[in-house]
Amino acid sequence: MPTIYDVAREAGVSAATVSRVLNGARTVDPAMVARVLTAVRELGYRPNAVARNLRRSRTTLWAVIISDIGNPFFTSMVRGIEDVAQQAGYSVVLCNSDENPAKEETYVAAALSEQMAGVIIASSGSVKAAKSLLGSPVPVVAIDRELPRGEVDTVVVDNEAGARKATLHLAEAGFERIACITGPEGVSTADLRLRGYTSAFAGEPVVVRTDFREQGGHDAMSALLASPKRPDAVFVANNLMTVGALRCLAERGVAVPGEMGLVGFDEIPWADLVRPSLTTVAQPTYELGRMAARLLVDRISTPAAQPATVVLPAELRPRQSSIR
Amino acid sequence: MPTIYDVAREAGVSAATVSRVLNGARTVDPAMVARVLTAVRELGYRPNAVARNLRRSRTTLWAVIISDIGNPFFTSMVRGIEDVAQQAGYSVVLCNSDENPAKEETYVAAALSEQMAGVIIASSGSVKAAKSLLGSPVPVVAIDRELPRGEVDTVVVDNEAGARKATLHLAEAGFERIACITGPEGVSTADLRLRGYTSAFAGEPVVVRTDFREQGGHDAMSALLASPKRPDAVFVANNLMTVGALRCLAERGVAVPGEMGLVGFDEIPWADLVRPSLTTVAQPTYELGRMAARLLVDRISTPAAQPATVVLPAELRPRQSSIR
DNA sequence: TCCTGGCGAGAAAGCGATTCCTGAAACGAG
DNA sequence: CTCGTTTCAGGAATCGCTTTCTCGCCAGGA
Repeated sequence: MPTIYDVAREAGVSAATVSRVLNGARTVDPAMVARVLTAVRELGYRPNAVARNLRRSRTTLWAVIISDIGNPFFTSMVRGIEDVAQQAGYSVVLCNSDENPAKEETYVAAALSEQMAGVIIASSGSVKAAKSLLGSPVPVVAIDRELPRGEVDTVVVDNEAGARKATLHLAEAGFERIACITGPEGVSTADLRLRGYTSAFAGEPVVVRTDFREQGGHDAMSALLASPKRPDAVFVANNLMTVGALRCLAERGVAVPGEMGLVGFDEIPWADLVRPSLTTVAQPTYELGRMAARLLVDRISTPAAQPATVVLPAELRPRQSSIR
Repeated sequence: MPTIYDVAREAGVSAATVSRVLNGARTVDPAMVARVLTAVRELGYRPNAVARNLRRSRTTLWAVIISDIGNPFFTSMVRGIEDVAQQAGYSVVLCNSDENPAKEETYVAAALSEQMAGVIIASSGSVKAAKSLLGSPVPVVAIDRELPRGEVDTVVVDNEAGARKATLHLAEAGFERIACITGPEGVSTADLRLRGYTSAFAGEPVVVRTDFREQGGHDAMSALLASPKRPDAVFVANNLMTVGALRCLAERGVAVPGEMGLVGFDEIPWADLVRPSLTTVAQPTYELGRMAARLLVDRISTPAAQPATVVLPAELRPRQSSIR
């Protein structure tokens, strides 16, 4: 690979001048600019970003650490982030922690070592990862899930209110024994959605905790069906678990909503295509991403500002699965 | 941020020794190792990967450039890649080109500038991006889609055979006017699946080209419904377009498969949950990713080897949408 | 004619790590 | 006791770039 010195030699100028040309300094003779640019083209020169980053001690890469790349919720969010980042001159690299705290820690370490310009993270709950981030000078924004013990910019939806709406909706539809399937303790979305459910449900709460994945939802529903407190409706705290629950019901031939009402948190791209169509609590995912990216841009330019928390509304989308 | 020299001073040794300790050289006095490690801990020292990469002129990051992060097909693939990468000591950063050649070029440029250890790419068809990659010394593996004019390691499924199976399946089910909705020209999967369809279909081919996205599938189906050559079945060349087509049919109240048979390429996570359930051509996505990652590992260790092409089988999963 | 100021280009100093080379100390053999 | 060899730590060069500093040159004013 040619270096800046090769270009300089080829163009008959100094490396400093090449650098100035490539970085758009306006104090360079147009004739020289032309010579440098031809040399660059002829040699196929490509600046070494690693060297540049070292010298400048900053980069133009953001790390976005999400907890499940297979979840459409996150992917839509990422689009929002990308669009803002691109406009602000940053590139986004995605890291998939797969709901695995150890993986999350690895990626956080990599992001810090690589001197990333900023990090946007949907925490899978690792306290260690959170500590590393907070103890570093790298700007951080928490998205979707609060960072454990983190005083950082945060963008979330109103999980508790959303869960309450879902639960009340089921109750109003006439369901009486409403259960809740939620995610791991320590993950803020799981805890807050559970709280929304318990605060809204007048009866005796029935709660199953599992991971936020499809298999978890399947197993949880299976347990509920076998339970002596078998519910007649379930509020499920995320989309993948809802799919799992739905699949379980389909396998057992349990009629939805006849024998079992269902409301899921998080929109599902095809919620309206399944029969019965799925009632969900939809979040403004793209907007979530945009907002997080904007907060990060601000944080980078003014690192000392007071951390902000933005709460976006979640909206109930009633469909067939919750109508008695 | 403390540097290696701060650690050296704190521990009363030289920077060289600190480096040796941190890189596991065994020619260091255990007492010094201990001193260094305490100093590292006390200062909260974290090696600067940018400096290390510059000095070593290599990194431990792979760039995986996929063309649509919202497509479950790709996300499952990425998992396969990640699992192999992690074992081989690499971290994966994901870049989403969003089927946009310009974005793809940006990411390729970034990957090359950042001296990434390797690139796995599902090309969105940008010839320029392909050229950049091929003209660089960075190891490349093409996944899912062939790289335009690229002599590189490639992992694909047998698109043509898969498309042929799908088309024959529709014909055998008794459909007579079978159309095909496929993706952009120049994207190998679109072209090969189309070829499979035309080679298998005995009647007069009806083809609509669009992008590989949901809206595209919706519009294409809409056009087919209005066409004088309105088909009685459609083979759709990817999953998102299939969803779009399905949604279009649902909106218009066209019965599937009664008035319109449907087979989609690529599995869809909930293909069995919709009514009617969707017949698809399933690909071993996770295995695709694993294989690509293995090829990349090999390529990195032996850059001069002859490029290999691995073709994995695609399998028809007959469900309700194609049964007359 | 001399001095000052402005402009533009080059020389050189780093950024923070790794790693080659050198040399001191320790050890063993003759 | 001397000399050669091995072991291990430090000095310093280096990766490729940016950016400060310096300097030569020319124009303009005294």
